[in-house]
Amino acid sequence: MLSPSERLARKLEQYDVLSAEERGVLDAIVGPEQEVAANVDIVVQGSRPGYSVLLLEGFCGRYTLLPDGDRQITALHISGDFVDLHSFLVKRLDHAVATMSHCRIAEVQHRELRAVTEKQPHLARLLWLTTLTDAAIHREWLVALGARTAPSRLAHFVCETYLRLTLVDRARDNRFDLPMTQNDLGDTLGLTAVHVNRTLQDLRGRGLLAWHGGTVEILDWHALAKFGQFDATYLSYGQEPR
Amino acid sequence: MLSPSERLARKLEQYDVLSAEERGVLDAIVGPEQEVAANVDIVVQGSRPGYSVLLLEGFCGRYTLLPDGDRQITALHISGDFVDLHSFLVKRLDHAVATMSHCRIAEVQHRELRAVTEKQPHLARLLWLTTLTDAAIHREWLVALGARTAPSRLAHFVCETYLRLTLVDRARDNRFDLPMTQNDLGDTLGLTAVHVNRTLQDLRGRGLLAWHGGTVEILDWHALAKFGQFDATYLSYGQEPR
DNA sequence: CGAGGTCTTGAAGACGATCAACAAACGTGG
DNA sequence: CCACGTTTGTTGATCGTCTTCAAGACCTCG
Repeated sequence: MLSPSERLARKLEQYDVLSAEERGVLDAIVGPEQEVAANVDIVVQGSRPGYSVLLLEGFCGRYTLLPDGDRQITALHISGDFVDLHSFLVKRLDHAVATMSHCRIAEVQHRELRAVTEKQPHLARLLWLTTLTDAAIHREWLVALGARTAPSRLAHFVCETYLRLTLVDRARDNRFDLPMTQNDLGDTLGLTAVHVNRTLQDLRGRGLLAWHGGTVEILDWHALAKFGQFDATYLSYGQEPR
Repeated sequence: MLSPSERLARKLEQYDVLSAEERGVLDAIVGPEQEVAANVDIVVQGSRPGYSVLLLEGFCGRYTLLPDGDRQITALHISGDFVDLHSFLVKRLDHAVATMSHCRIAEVQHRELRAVTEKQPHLARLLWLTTLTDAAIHREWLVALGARTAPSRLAHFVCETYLRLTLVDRARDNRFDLPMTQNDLGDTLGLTAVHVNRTLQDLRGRGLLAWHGGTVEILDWHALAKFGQFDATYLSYGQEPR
């Protein structure tokens, strides 16, 4: 099993090669592993934390709570993701992050991140890039919410999630576990739970996927990707000098 | 009138104080001013530019074009914004940026941005923060598209745009110019132009705003902000050490 | 075994889309 | 400066997607 800092190193190596020194720096700044139960807020809306949270294992959702009680999930985080790296510079958080499954996390103090920007510009650029990739995913979700139908939106979400999970060895052979209820999915896709249910039936009826007991199975990747207009360019994967 | 680098300095000073040296660096890296007509693509989808574009004056929209011809605008850019700072690290762009009015722009070479991350960590952090603010706006739009009705969504958009414009002296006294057609607004808010028209009438009928000939007038800021559930926290304005 | 969450189904209703037509505003050239 | 064509704005009627409300089945876990 990977150590906390190795998990982060693997994530950054999706984008560029790391030196031994850089790996050492990561090892020095990532805090000890912690266990967190499912459905716990690990980042609180409106707070000013002194550290950022690295997700080592499990699933988390960033969400905004509206005055009328509605919840919009704006990001899904998986193993290796910094769930609130932006709190380092943004200071006051406009949203919360909750675990959606049992999770393992580690903290990185903001003063350490600051030191990285002072002494490890290449690492800093890679960390910056992870936040840019988050933003690219946001844009893709905006396109989905603004311009795609419910079935296409769901198909796109499944493709994106599968691909992200494969890169951290949490999905393969067109299958992956996803601990989200249909209600969670609705809050993500801007639909009601009832309509998510019917949309799933639609995709099942088209022979595109199966989904039972927290396990998603993609029956026809090519068709699903086409149906969801999925193009992975926006995820920026691939090592190159950054 | 501000010089190109001064315009950028003003933008960054929304977040923290700049030193004279930092201003000098900005002055050295920002290219000469260029004029661009309205409705011109200044960033091309799928390209790998060697520089990022700083918008000095005018309005631009980031947009994604779908296979079926639909267009989703994912960001509105105004004076002082870097419209594609992320291309510095993302390399291949998943979207395009077009002018929506006559604009003045300046280029900054990626090698200069890289040098900033090597030698000017504080400046680099502020540039990073501008991309984080972009992401925060994306999240807010996600909330709007996923969880708000058309009138509330439009109200929120007007509040956000007004506030951003005031900070660069392009709006005041509850009025501002916005060169967007109802079709553009529809592509931004995930609505048809027809429905944008009716939604505008709804807001006018509520006495919240007036909108004629490219000029928006907010008749009741407090009521509009409440109606659109607008809370400016996510824009991160305010100088503090970053 | 019971309780609460989750999934599923049905029926009715609302919000926004679509289609179509016309009016108003704008820019361009004569 | 007016004529004209094109873009933008406006209105009406109809349609479809998704919501809402309600109820029942299933499932998991104490």
